[in-house]
Amino acid sequence: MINNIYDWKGDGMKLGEGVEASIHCAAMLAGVEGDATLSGAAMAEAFGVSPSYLLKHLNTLTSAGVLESLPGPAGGYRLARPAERISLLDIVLAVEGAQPAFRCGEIRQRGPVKLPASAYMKPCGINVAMLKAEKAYRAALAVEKLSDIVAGFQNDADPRAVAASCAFVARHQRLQKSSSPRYK
Amino acid sequence: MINNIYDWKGDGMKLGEGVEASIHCAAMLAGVEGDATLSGAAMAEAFGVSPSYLLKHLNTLTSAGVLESLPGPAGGYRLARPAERISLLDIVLAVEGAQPAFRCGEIRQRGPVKLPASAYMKPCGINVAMLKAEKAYRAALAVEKLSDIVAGFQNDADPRAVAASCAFVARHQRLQKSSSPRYK
DNA sequence: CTATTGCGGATATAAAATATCCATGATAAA
DNA sequence: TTTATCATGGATATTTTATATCCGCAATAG
Repeated sequence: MINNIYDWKGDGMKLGEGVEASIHCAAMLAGVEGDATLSGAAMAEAFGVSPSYLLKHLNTLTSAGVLESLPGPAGGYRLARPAERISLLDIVLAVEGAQPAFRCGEIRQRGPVKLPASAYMKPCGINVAMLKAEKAYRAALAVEKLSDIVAGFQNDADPRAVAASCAFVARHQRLQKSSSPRYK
Repeated sequence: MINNIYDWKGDGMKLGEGVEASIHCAAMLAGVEGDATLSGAAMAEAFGVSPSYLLKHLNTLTSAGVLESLPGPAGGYRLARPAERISLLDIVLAVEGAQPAFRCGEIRQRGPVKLPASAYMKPCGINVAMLKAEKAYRAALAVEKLSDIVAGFQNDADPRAVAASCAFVARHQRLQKSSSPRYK
């Protein structure tokens, strides 16, 4: 028995949980002072997620050029560039991959009727329409900067939550002795 | 060694293959005459997909009110309303589910520091931003009507492919004896 | 009555996401 | 120099999801 439209199907197009953790980590890293870092373990504790798995995503973000990493006892992660120049799209693409959600399997030419390949030079219209929609999705993510997320948090969130977050960063951030190479 | 941005990660946010088959089926059903139907087996053959699995999606589309189904030897599927009033969003939501791709796990309050629930009344800004982007995605899918897909196919696709598709529909469609209830 | 079709449930298989572990190299501090 | 801490990368296990198949049932045209 179907009660409402949400019973039609369970889930479907889903974004991995790593995206949520990654964005939260990036937002938290936007709050460290100067060239300080936060360890992956600290951030995993802050959000109650699996440390070893979060490290994978942080590693991916580093390879993608969103984060910077430093080894050693004072090591950890920090933003690779100012929060104003990091968009949610940068993070989502890094963690989830750049491939579109809709992958055209060209099933239009998988039928029993065999037509020469020349009959399918024009792209599938369904694929075009789906990619167009995804382009709109990515455009919307591209305008959302990490700095906006942080500003919104500091302005709108409960003061207790803001204070707790700042305290956590202040307690766990690791200042660098010599000013290691950092953006700008 | 990373050669290009596509090596960052394999895949991520993915749309099931059922979506592609479902849209193709709906587009094909837009081509039947009057109140005729196409059997699920015929459409599975047309696109070279698993019949039993496709039936599941067609069934879901029927429950969602996108398609209509008739049992019996002359039975099968047909559109539940004109192609002008069926959008790609209708199909995607029916097949993939209406839940958003980004599900906020509220990991902001899963940390070691326990704040009262009252500190998290305001929605998570990250969740808001992600849902906003998905809203843009759905809006773009909502304006893409099935009739546009069909028209684009007939106008732009190779004449041989159009002819083959029409021939397939003409050969497999099942006309109804008495005009069964159908949208006007 | 018979053959065909959609429907629904149960179940199996394949693939992907999630999570853990360990060896390694780099680095700061003692 | 030694030690402890941290990121890195590979290998692997676990869990979840998507995909696929099968069977009994109800409906219906001939």
